[in-house]
Amino acid sequence: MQTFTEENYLKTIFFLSIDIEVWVSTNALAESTNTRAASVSDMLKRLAEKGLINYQKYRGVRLTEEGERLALLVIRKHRLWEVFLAEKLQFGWDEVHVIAEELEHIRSERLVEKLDAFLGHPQFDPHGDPIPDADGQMPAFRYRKLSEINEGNTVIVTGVSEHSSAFLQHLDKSGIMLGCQVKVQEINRFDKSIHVLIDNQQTVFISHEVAKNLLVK
Amino acid sequence: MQTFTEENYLKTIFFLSIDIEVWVSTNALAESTNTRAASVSDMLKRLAEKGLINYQKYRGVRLTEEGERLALLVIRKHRLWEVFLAEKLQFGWDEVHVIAEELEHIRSERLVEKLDAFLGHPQFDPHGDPIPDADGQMPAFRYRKLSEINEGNTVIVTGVSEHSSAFLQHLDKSGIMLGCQVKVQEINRFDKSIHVLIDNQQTVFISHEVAKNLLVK
DNA sequence: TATTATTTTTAGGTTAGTCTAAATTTTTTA
DNA sequence: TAAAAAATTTAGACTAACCTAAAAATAATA
Ligand SMILES: [Mn+2]
Ligand SMILES: [Mn+2]
Ligand SMILES: [Mn+2]
Ligand SMILES: [Mn+2]
Repeated sequence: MQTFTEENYLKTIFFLSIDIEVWVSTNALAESTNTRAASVSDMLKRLAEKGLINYQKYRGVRLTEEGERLALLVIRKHRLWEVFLAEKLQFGWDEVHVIAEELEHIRSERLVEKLDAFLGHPQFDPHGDPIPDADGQMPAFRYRKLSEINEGNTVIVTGVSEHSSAFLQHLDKSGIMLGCQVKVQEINRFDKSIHVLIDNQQTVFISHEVAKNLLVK
Repeated sequence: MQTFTEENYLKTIFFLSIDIEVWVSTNALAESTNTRAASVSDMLKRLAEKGLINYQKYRGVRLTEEGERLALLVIRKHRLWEVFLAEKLQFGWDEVHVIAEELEHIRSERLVEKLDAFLGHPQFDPHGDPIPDADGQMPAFRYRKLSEINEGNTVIVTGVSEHSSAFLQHLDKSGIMLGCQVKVQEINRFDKSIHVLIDNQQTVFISHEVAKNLLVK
């Protein structure tokens, strides 16, 4: 049985080891969990003790099978609750993450499965992220970033890699949402900002910074 | 901002001061929260410090206005989540309490209000308990216990004063649920057990212990 | 009312999770 | 490859929430 804090560490380690394929460093964890490196070292000892991570001093850390299973379960709960909040309670996609950060720790296997069924076994959360199944299986999609698309090409927005409400609200204002069609009309050679045509309707200006966080197919 | 534990203490004090109109004792709290009296003394100092209770050493404790407001908000959340679990996710009324004990601590005003709207502003939870409104107002119903009903009378089951799954499953087996009609056919003079006719269909035997925990009108 | 019993509080200790400051190890660079 | 820089761990402290054992206050009883 893990504490909320332990679950959050596992989740953070999981996401960090996707980005950087190697061992996760103490400093990276400190950064992501908003704590100090000393506190992380402390916690890593505890998680290793429980068999949830492989921890080598001064080297870094990786999840064990059990640790990864638990991380994926928390991610499953997080994303299912986000779907519930967005679809059933009409929350905006910019609001759901903060609340799901709390709901993801509710402990009840039956609750997760019943929630999943109630929502119609959704495959993706409101940000386009895939929802792991009850066994922790999750499709490893290869997304491309909008910033990698060449002039003249048309793609579909399938997700975002940044979940802050500031970013999502900015997308709302620009009229960009999941599933919309985006045609790259012109790329500025100087700052890599782009003009895109959305759903064949309005043309919008998008900075490189934003384009990097838009996932498309 | 209160911790989960503090919220649980407030809720417990609230319920104990309904039962016994006077000051709530340290021992009563220790009993209800499954802790030792020494730990309760500790916590009471902290809650008093925060202005959530009036605490007089060796006397006992009462909620302040703010403390009562917070207690009622937690109770509101608890009961709304119980309705969600029972009505939307098809949990049995014997299963919802344990899960709601966790969900009641999720902090988001907007979530409570949206959940309330999604459920259609329910007035009662699956056990027949009234749900406080957003301002903490809650109808103070006077229920009678089935054990106080005289032979020959017919009443409607409106609630239960015991929420253990053992008790609720026992009621399920006896075919007793909220809203059903119960006629007291015969009261045993020796052990006060009774024979009741349910919805004019089957006759069931009910012990005094069970009858005391059935609320009727 | 004096003594005993009960209730409650205080004293001192533990664990999880955090912190700062100092020590140690690893990495980088000259 | 030796010195400097960066990353990491250890040492020592703090808070919330609990514990046991002992002391103090209140209540009950002879
Ligand atoms: Mn999220
Ligand atoms: Mn998401
Ligand atoms: Mn309940
Ligand atoms: Mn209830």
